[in-house]
Amino acid sequence: MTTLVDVARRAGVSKSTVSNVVRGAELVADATRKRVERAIADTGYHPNAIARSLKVQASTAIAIVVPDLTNPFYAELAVGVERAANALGYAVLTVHTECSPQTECEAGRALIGRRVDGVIIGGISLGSPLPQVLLDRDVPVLLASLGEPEDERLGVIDHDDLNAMETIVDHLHGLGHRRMAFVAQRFHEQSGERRRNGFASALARRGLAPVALDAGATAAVAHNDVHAIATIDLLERRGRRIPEDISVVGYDDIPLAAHHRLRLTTVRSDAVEMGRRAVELIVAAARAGRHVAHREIQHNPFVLRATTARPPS
Amino acid sequence: MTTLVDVARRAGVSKSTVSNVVRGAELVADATRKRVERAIADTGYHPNAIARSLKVQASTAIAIVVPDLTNPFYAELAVGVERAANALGYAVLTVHTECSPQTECEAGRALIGRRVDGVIIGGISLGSPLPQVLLDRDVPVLLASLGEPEDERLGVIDHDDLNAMETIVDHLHGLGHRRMAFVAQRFHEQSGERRRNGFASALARRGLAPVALDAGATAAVAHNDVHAIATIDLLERRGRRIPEDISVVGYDDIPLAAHHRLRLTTVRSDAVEMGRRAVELIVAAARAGRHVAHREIQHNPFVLRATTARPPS
DNA sequence: CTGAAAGCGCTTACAG
DNA sequence: CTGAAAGCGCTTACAG
Repeated sequence: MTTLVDVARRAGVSKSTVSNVVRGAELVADATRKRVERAIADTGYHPNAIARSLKVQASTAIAIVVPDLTNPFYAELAVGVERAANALGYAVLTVHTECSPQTECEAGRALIGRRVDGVIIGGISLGSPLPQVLLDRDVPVLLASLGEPEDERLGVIDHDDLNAMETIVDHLHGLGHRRMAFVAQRFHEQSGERRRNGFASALARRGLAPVALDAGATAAVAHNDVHAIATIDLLERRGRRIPEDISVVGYDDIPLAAHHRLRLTTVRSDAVEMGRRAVELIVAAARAGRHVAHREIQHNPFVLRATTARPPS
Repeated sequence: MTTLVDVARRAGVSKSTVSNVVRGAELVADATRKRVERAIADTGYHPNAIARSLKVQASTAIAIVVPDLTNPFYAELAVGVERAANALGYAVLTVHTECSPQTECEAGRALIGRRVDGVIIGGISLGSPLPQVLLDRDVPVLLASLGEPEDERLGVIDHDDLNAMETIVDHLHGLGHRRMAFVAQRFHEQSGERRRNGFASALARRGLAPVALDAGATAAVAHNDVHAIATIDLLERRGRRIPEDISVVGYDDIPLAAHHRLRLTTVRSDAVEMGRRAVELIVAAARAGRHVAHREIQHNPFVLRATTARPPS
């Protein structure tokens, strides 16, 4: 692989000069620049970003850690991150954790070792030390869609889970539901717990308490759309009709939720925008050599479709 | 950030020795090792992988490039890659191209600059120069699920598109269909064209030719499940019944295809396994300093569900 | 405008 | 068993 000295030799200049033209510094004579450019073209020189990173103490890479790449919400978050990072010249390391504390921990070590300039966390296990570990190493971290940050250094772009749950419960309660269940997937995700709590509070305000899905619930509100869709599948295979026998509501409004065969009542998350904004914030922090230390909330509009109806009388 | 010399100083040894214990070399006296380990713990030392990469001329990172992270097939491919790479200590750079030749080209430069040890391509635009560009720079590349490689240096783990299309057409033809359409998404993906051709050939063998979806087709075979599901949505919104009025078949058997509300007839791809195997092959090549230069085919079993039936009489 | 020099944080023969 | 030295490929003051 050809290096700076190869092209310097070929162009009859010093490495400093080659470096100057490669980086587009202005202080190079035109004739020299031409010679160097020809030498670069002739040799097919491609600067080694690793060497550059070592010297400038910045990797120009960020990481995104998500529990499940196959969940469209996280996939779209990753898409937003990809696009924005690409536009800024940052590479993105993706880490799919399946909410395994061990994988999270290994990822922490790997990301610190590779000196990523920042990490965007889309979801982690309950009580994960990952954010702290990173923060303490001075790597900026931003929580996207995740719950209550205890640490001031954290960046947060959050859902408004509490309002969303209030809206959902209000809708269901207005329809006449009194026995409602919260359903979540196997993972113990931070955001899952917060939604569950928001759901319980909204019920409590109406003098109700959550019931289990199998304990005669007439409505199920799911942690997210993927789980809502799985719940519909489960219920219908058992012969329950939706929404006639039981109402189901999701969270995220993934593209599929609008499908003619599903028509899922849900709440919208703009995952792509969340990813874009996350990159914006984390890169700004990284470049300034500080933490993000900023939080903002995304509103989650209610999307009424066809999986909710009055409870059976 | 503490470095090797910091811990060496603290432990009263040379950097060589610290390096030896960090890398787990055997030739270190127990007492020395203890001192060094304490110094590492005290200082919170984390080796700088960038410096290591520069020295050993290997990044221990691979890339996966996919057209669309929100397509469950690619998401699962990425999951397979993530798991296997993680187990081997490799980081994975994800590139989401949307089949844009420009994005592909930029990605090529970025990946070369970052000296990734190999790249797994899950899908690219028709006629993309990306594989060649990488190969010519001596970075091993493996095509996962992609069409006919012209270059011997390439690794390939492929679908058996031709057989799959033959099976699908056989099924539809047996049901009585004679007017069948192939439907694909906007992207000009390599694999899309191959499936289209396989479909046309299978029809030709029966003396038939493809018709357009809107030209009275009684069956639509889609490039993939995502598109099949979108086609069902489109058709049903127009008031067509599936499968009574028109049959639809997909490709991939994404998890959703089995959903009670969809029950999509399709062909199975094991994307997770494909990703795992891709990493296995590319890492072996990278470590041996050679190209993958190996191809293998995955069989795609037919999955009969409920979106196909006899054509309306 | 150009080049010599130091240094980023490691690894790796090689002496001792 | 341990350490001095060279070097991976860049960038960046600093002289000239």
